[in-house]
Amino acid sequence: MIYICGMYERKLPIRLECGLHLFMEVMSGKWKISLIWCVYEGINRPGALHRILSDASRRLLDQQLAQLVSHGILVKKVFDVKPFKVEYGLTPLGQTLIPVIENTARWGETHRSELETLIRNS
Amino acid sequence: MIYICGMYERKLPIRLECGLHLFMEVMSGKWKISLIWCVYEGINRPGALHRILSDASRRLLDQQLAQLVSHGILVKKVFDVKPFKVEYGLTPLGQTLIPVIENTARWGETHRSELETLIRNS
DNA sequence: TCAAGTAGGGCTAAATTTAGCCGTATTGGG
DNA sequence: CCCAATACGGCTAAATTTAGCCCTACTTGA
Repeated sequence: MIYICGMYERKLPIRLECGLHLFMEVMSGKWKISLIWCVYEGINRPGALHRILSDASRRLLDQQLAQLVSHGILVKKVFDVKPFKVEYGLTPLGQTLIPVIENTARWGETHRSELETLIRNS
Repeated sequence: MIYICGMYERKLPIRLECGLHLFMEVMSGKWKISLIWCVYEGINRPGALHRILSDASRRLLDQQLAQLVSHGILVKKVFDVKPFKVEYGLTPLGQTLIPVIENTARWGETHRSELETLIRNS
């Protein structure tokens, strides 16, 4: 692994031909779905997110929050109070994602029993 | 890497709490979006898929086709003719995926210019 | 002064996915 | 007989993502 300023230097190209690839690029990452949904519901401080998503390592949660920020889905607001605090929020672009997520999640819920069985034995 | 009968033995648990996770589980894989779309449009024989998605290695394409089959999205039809031939098709479950893909892809296309810029410099 | 809570990065290794090679078997055509 | 096309699996290594450790710096409260 080669890091440059903490960032991984990618070797294989990213494919973004169709719009779904763009969606997948933004959403893929173990905790990103949960992070976006938590922020949408108002759980928007790093500490609170760490507590709720307690199965995730802090490290990875922080990394994925940073990716969501750099992808324009979340904004990070740093308040200059003592002790300083941080809040995340959805950007306008991030808000347009919500109905898409709802629609897509509905598909999954509709077919959950079928899908769960298939995925477990794959 | 440990293989059992050619399959990878997973060590970390899969998370499927919300319907979107189910969708992501089915769709994630470098060529799966393209494969589903090709089959939907009638390019449904392994050789033809290999020729069209020529950047992909045959090996990976075959693996991802097999995963889509085991996830219940595609069916593999083996015709008992000489020389024998194979065709893939969407299952009923796979067909329900099409409008969801269209809707999600539309989101990506709508925001393509913005997203492309953000993703490139992430 | 010490512990705890705030927020966060550096680093290494494990887990997972992808790339790419080589080998199998059948059939049809030159 | 040999080559090409059909379709597919074994295997190894590279690339990428995730896990999990330790460290910094600040502030509040005991």
